[in-house]
Amino acid sequence: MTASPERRREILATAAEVFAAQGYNATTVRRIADEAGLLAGSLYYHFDSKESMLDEILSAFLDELWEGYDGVLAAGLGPRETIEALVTESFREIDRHRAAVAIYQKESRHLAVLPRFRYLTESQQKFENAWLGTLERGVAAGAFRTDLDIRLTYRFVRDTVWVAASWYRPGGGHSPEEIARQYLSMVLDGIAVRT
Amino acid sequence: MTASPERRREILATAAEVFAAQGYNATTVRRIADEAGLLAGSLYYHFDSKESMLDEILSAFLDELWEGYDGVLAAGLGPRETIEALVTESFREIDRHRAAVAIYQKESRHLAVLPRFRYLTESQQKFENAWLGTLERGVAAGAFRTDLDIRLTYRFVRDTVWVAASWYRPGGGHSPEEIARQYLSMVLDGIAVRT
Amino acid sequence: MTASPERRREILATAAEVFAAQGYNATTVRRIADEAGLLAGSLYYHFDSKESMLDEILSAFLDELWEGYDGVLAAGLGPRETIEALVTESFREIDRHRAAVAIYQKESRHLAVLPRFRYLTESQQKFENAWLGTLERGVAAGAFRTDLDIRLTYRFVRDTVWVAASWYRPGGGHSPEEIARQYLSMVLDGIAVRT
Amino acid sequence: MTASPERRREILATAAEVFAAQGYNATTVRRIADEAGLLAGSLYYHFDSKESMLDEILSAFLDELWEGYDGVLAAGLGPRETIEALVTESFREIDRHRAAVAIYQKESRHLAVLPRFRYLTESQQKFENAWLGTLERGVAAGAFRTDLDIRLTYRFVRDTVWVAASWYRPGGGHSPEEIARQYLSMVLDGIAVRT
DNA sequence: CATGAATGAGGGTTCATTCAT
DNA sequence: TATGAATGAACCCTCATTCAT
Repeated sequence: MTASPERRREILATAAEVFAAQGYNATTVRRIADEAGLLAGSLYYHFDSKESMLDEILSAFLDELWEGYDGVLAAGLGPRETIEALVTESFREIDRHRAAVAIYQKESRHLAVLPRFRYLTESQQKFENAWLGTLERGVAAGAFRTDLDIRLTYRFVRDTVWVAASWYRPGGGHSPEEIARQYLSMVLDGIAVRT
Repeated sequence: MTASPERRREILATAAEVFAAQGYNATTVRRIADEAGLLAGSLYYHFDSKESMLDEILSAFLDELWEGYDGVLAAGLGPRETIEALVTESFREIDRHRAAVAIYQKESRHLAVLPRFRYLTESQQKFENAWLGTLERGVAAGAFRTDLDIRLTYRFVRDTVWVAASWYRPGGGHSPEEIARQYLSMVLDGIAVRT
Repeated sequence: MTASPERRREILATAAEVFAAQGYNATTVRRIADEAGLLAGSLYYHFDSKESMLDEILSAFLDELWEGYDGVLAAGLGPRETIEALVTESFREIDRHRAAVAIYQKESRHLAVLPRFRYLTESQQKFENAWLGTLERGVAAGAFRTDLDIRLTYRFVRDTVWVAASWYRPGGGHSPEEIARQYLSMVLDGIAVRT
Repeated sequence: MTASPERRREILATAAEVFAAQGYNATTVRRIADEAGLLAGSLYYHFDSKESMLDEILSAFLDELWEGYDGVLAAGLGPRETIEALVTESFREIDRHRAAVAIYQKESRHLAVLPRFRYLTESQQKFENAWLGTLERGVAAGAFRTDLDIRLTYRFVRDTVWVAASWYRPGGGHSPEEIARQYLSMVLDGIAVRT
């Protein structure tokens, strides 16, 4: 007796979980249906295609991500505080959209060539602008080290944060904020003892 | 059967490249054949199956990786120097086996359940022992910070290094050793300016 | 069951139009429903099946056709006048049941094998008897040419009339009677100028 | 041991036969395969898709048709002789491409909207120009009657000829030329005895 | 060594139909 | 009367694999 949008969301969550676990291509629509408790054909009452499920999963995630990011970027914080806020926000998104993030990590590269998924490329560009810009501001402001290749630093921070989706399990030992705190501590100050 | 090991290697390299670019499942055996300049059916003169190509690619990579790692671990270095050597060695492997590393990143999780690929799990276990053990030694020896969750640190370092395979292009601006140096600098000392 | 014969007729007319335009097989029950302003499932309150809609459309048309034909054949006209009356009646039916006629043209052949549609074969037999008989009477009576293969003549007249359903649009430039007149003129006297 | 283009032609001929008998949409690719003596999947070694089989069938037919028509139209005949030659050529094409003609009759209307089959519309336009133009020339030259609606005449002649494909069986009682002769006689001079 | 043709399992999708509400 | 959701069979097509040549 689940109202329609409810059922949609259920199915979509199931699909996201399976996509994340097995990869999009390796996931059969029958598997999703099994897991969601209906027959494969019935999925098409709710969705146009397997691809459109993927689309909905990814764009819902990105929409929410940018809502968070835009808030941070609009807050007028200093570079270090901005980085801290972005990392924290990222871990919150990982917490809420773990499956979507994992899918994004694995599939975005080859999806980006499809017209339908062009927004992935756009999002990635915005993403790079935001992070790289903040790092550059930080270097100029004397907050971040000047002796590092800035693009390398960008990739380092970016990957470091997002790969966490591959092992993160919500409800595990650490809250997203706690993980963010530790990650930030490592990224900013290193793991070595200062001498 | 293997009349010409040269041709085999060529085909395998091609396959690795395509697997890395498109994902294993999304890669058709015909695509590999096209790229290698023969017909799909002809691949089966050289290899038993698509899976066995993958197998060969991954195990060749892991064999070489462990040759390098075992050398480092047997050298009796201190914890910090061990970490430095492992990271450097890792980037060298990324340089030499970029495609294999990318495949490993993307596919190892779901492959691990197949009997044929059990060695992936074993390798991963050895890997964890080596890195986690070194980190723990380092904490005990006062080389690494004591205020961090050690497993989190482990994942941080591990991911940080290997994801690089997703963007690294051999012959680009930086040598593996140079990248390793900068990564180590970030991981050990952080990206923030010390105050 | 048939609470509202009005709605039935509406839906049936819609179905006929769509069948005629797209072909029976290519027409989805959803398309009919869309066009009729209800949901696909709701059609089944009014009709047993897609096939039964088709059945009703075709048999309604044939019933009316035979009502007209039987009147003509019972009138005791001479062969030429009978042909003229049959052709005129045929164009009137095309005018009234354009969609049904078009469907009949396209689908009757493969439908005829189904038990449910055996009446199509029977009707076609009666049809042939009526036309061929009249032509033969006409040849014997000296009204029609004796140098033509009579079956060829039959097919010629038959097809010539009924294919018109494929381009005829009610409310166009010509009334059915006017078209019948011109067709008869061509069929009976030819399009060449007499020398 | 049939050479490749041979096998293609075989399969294509089979497909044409089945399409003509059952309609394109109602024909399953498995049926074609059965009839051709291979498995459904194997068809795709030879053809891209069911649609591309249809395409090849229709365009091969139209190519040959226009070869014949263009020869006739280039011959500089008078209007009556042109019509005679076109009709004769048409029956020859029906004889050689009976299945293709039947398919064309049944399917061209809804295919024409697909970009891939735009050539159907173009061909139909050329066709109309050729026939209608010749009829108009004939009317002007006093060869054809002036009291008939010229478009009606065009449709009459056109349909009259091509519908024959629906009942024509090669190797039957009449050669294409003989059928053409009788049809022309009826079309030009009518079936009534001259009084 | 390689080709060309085929196999057969399975994948995404469509669609007539059912039925509780 | 109509809806919304689901069913299940069938469809077109893909692809790893085989094998005679």
